[in-house]
Amino acid sequence: MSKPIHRLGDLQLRILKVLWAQPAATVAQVQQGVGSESDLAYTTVATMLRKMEVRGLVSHREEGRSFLYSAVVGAEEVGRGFGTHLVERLFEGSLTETVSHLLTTREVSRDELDELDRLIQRAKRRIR
Amino acid sequence: MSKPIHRLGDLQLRILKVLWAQPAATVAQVQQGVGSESDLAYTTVATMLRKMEVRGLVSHREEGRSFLYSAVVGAEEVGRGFGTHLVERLFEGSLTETVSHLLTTREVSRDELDELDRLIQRAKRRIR
DNA sequence: ACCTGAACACTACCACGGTAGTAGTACCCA
DNA sequence: TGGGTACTACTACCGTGGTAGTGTTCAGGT
Repeated sequence: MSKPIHRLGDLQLRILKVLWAQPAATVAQVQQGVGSESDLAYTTVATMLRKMEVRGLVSHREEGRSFLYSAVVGAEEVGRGFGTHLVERLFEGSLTETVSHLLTTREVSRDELDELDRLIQRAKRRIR
Repeated sequence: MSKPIHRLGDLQLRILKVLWAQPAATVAQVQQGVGSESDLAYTTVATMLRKMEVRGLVSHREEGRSFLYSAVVGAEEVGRGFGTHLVERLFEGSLTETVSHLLTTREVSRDELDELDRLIQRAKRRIR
């Protein structure tokens, strides 16, 4: 169990999401996947990937002249890091307070509420 | 409505929490409140407070020879920033996915589930 | 009147996220 | 074989969080 991943940059998160969606991707592919909203230079993405590899977030393997990058950390770990950080730091570990906060500061549709309801019931059943 | 507060440092968060707990606090008091886990130099806290004031997170007023710092941003705003960031970036805006994640990666007690249940029901009633 | 201690001010330094330019390299195509 | 092209490597720069030392000021006690 490595130390929790807390504090990931925005770009890093976006990159990881691209890599989670496919087993491996070239720099160009990552750039594509990431650059929908903001166009980034090819070298920017490449540099970020290299930095992330040093940090152990991704890894690469050579494929011809290109590098194929893959995510090393899973969405689980990153999510856990982020989520725990949110819950712990901001709401003193109170899950309900956190969710309450999420509920009240966002637009919530009835469908989402129904889905949440189902979620809770399922969790309840699982616990006993 | 100022721009959302996204990305606050750990220390900054801890400082804010101290300031939210009381209307105003001197540097020494903040240092006390913050330093339970890790002892920080007085000057470190003071510097951080000054930086945070520049950024508009806190403000100070003079009281004798001491500064009394107060939080400018509320827990609401910070929470919104953080929460939105979590939901948007990591879970593509899916609230249910986020909550699901929080549920599955943490120990959840029966009481918490009941409380969450109540929360959802209340929100449902509010919406229709 | 002097010394001490508390308080802020200024400065410095490191790490890292983010961004990108430039340089080197190797492949492929005409 | 020469030239464009695609790719990585290296370097640089800025902002900011985090940490703290040094400098300065000023009030209070003796």
